[in-house]
Amino acid sequence: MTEYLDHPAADDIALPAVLTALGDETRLAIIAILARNGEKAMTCGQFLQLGSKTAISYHVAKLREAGVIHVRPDGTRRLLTLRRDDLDRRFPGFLDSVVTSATAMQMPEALDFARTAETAGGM
Amino acid sequence: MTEYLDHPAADDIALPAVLTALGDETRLAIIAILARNGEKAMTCGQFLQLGSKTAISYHVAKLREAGVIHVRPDGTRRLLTLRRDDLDRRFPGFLDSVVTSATAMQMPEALDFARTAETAGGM
DNA sequence: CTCAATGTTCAATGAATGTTGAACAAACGC
DNA sequence: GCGTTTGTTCAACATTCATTGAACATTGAG
Repeated sequence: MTEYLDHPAADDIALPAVLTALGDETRLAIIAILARNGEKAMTCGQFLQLGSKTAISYHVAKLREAGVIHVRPDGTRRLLTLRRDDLDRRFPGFLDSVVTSATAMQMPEALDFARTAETAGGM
Repeated sequence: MTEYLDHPAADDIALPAVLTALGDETRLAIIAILARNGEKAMTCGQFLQLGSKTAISYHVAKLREAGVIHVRPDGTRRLLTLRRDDLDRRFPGFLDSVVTSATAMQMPEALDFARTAETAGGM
């Protein structure tokens, strides 16, 4: 049983909720980094550069409740993944356009961090 | 001189601001109806079905400040148009995906209204 | 000028948002 | 066991948000 946390069903993902979830710099950075990381899951700890432990926990919960990411407990960690397929099916083209634009945005710190994370992660 | 109201320059349109602006049911309905209306401008009054006069004025200002729509005074009215080209250039594919998903959404009232407006408008 | 139509501005209000720090919980390593 | 790591929960707080109603401004019609 790896389903501890509440996630909306794919069909219940609502566009306004997704837009609201992504309408925050921190959360947009999170999904941009997640997308950039491919299919590999990431942990909350890898985003501490974007804010405090509490803040990241808060934003991750928002993204999860909106249906943007999936969060799976793994020991003391949480493994975060983008819900690409669900989002693509429900809002075709949306995620790609957002991720592309968000990545193209100048977020040097976030990108530096992503590079650091993938190097240091050693995964 | 038809430029009375403040609009962000195309290059200053920010993704988080746009996402936040669209992350509201009323504003999402406004742009869905605008998009459905083609290139034709619409007035605030045509959205009164979505809320009070004051509320529409508020939401229209939000959309304008975020760079999503252009507002041009015309007598006592305001003519609203989507900033399609600017948005497409800045966030390729984004507007279309949002409009498509928002239109596909079940917003029967809004669509009924749009139909009423275009029939009654007599334009 | 007078009146009606279309929107804006203002103050007030209640709700939601995002942040912080302290305390807590759960899993892992020794 | 004990301590460390990882993340959550809680209360508090300041800020922003969305709505309302009243008043106002501007344009157009007569």
